[in-house]
Amino acid sequence: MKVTINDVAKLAGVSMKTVSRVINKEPSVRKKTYDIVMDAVNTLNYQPNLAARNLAGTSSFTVGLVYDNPNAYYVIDMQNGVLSRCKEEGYELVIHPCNYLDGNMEEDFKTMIKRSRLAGLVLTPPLSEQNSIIDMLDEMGIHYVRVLSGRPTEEDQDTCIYVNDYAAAYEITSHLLSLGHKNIGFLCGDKEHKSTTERLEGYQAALKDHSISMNDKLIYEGQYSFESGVEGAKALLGENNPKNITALLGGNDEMAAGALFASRLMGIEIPQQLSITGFEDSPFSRQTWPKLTTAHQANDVISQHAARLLFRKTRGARNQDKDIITTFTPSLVVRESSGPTTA
Amino acid sequence: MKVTINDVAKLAGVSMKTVSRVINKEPSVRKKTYDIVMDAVNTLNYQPNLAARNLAGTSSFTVGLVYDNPNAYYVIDMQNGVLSRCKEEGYELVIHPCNYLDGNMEEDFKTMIKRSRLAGLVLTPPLSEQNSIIDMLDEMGIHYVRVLSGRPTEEDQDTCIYVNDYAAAYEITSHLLSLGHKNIGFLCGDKEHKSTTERLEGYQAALKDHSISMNDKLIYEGQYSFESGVEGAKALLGENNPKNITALLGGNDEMAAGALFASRLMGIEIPQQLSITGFEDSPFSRQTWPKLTTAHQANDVISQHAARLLFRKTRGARNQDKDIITTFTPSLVVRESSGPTTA
DNA sequence: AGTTAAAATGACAACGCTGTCAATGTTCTA
DNA sequence: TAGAACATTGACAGCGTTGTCATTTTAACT
Repeated sequence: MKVTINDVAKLAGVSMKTVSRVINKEPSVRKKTYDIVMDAVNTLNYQPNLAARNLAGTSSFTVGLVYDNPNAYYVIDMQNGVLSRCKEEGYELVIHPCNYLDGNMEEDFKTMIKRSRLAGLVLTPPLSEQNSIIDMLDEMGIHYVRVLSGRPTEEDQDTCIYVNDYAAAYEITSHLLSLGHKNIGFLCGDKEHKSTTERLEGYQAALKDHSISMNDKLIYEGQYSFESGVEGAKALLGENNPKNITALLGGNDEMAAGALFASRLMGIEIPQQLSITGFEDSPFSRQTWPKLTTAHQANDVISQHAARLLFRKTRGARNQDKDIITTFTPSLVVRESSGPTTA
Repeated sequence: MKVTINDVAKLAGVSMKTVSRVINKEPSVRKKTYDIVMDAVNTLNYQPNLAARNLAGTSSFTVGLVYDNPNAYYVIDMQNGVLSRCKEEGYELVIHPCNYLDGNMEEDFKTMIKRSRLAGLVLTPPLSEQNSIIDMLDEMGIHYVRVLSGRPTEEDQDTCIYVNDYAAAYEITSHLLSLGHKNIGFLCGDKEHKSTTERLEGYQAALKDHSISMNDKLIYEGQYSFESGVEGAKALLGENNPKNITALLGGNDEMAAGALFASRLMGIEIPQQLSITGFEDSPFSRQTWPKLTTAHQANDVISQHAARLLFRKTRGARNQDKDIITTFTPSLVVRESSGPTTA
């Protein structure tokens, strides 16, 4: 019933240790031996016992995914991405939702790490942006990979995955500009999030490159929520749209959906009278009417690469995965909520 | 740095085994000994090593959560519920998203179980309704707890958690009836889901109890999606609402949101001309306008109880948790999308 | 072929805990 | 108060791997 490394060794006619070498892809195993062992592994359908591996080895086969993000779609995507890599590499995933405001995060982390000695952590925003947490992990000597909103820097290439929201916002804004829009409003999230400033800067850069003067009155700061999207649209468009806004950039899909809603309440036709765009391409953006033009962010792919990066750090020399992408730029998806100016 | 059971034993002046007994809450440890050991545990901040426990013991400290559900909100809630119990009891959670249509589910399960010998599984719908899977698990001798839509039965009291959708649908329908509605449409999900038939039956029972004759023409079968909600509303309301429908029951929030949307397109005022209700109380239902009247389903609480039930089964005599609720009835939440008939 | 360095393999002790079973304490009975 | 019955504790092996280090095999030289 239960197949152990010994059974495999016996069948293959080698020592336990050699089987161990094979399943760990250690070098210095003759090709022929490798094949014999793999045959035995397959015929017996052997699965190394994770608990034993974690107990005996110096490195662990468990990674943690840490998040403090209210967006269920995002979290699920990140989980699935990391999970798919874990499966392939024989790792186990421990998910760790947390609440940064709780305060006792340090204790929490320590407990988690003691319980199941972890190979490392994947940190997602906004936690990944928190320097106090990074410092803590450095101090504790724990491997980690951060998924961050931002543009790549020289350092941190082997510890960060960047989501270039700046470039994506630039692209969305350019899209609207090319449709003839001149007065483009921006419904941004809270400034605590790095993504907010990145997206804002991308928006501003695009305007600048098209020689359109900035106007702070066109920027509304919300909280990445549906409600704040509603409020933002109302605030910017006011009564009779005095600022003559013809397009609204949502900080994310939720805010865009809120804006869509508010517009409809105000009797504004989308996209005939107003273009609205989202960000993230969450399932949400397809359940609005009209469907949202947005920036697609491949969260599952991003998290897969985060996992690979972590594995590379963890296993050092044994794993020289070279095809890891560390910068992702969300790409424009044009749907029905944006169109040419009719003015 | 790393505290082991031996360190605790030494500090407490007892044997390793006694410490083990204490942390496992085994009986036959003198109160005084227990306290001494616990003091040592606390001063050293000892965390038992999960890998060692899983390796040495006959029972495991890892549970699996299995799901094949596209609803991210639902999945996250279930995860969090199970996770919170796991934390308290010192268990570890392995999440296992899967695709029933993939077919190789059996292999998948076996691999998971071999890798980390599991204490048991929590199964969520629709997988939990699949007899082939249940049979498979029985055959493999794996503990499990099922979360199911349905009304409690005599048997299966110690292996199932029921979500009484029947009663909830009855309540929602009664709510609409009491508002004066007579012609109530139903946008149900696909019949593959047990929840669909349960909700449908609850709806029908309420009508019957109010002596309102059934009319199959008022029932539209969709797929629990936004789009099918749109389609359903269009189909039922048609041109000029020939069936004189004044209320629409959505099979879930998404469908209700779709119906809301379709209604607006058709120029129907909600709730003045038409009441619409949802089901599940997902965040979704608060991001529509008007907000949806719906049935609140405490998924995190439900999954907590599922976890407790599983622990009870797993640990047998050691854990006699008696306060486990095995039947949950979603409760009516009245918001703005439902109102009295104005006819 | 004979030597030597390098590559491939194996023996065996850990890893930190739990299960078994034997040993000791304690309480109760007569 | 002796003895039985029961409650409490401890010694030690073993769970299935990996790390260390010794041993054997192969390849690479004179």
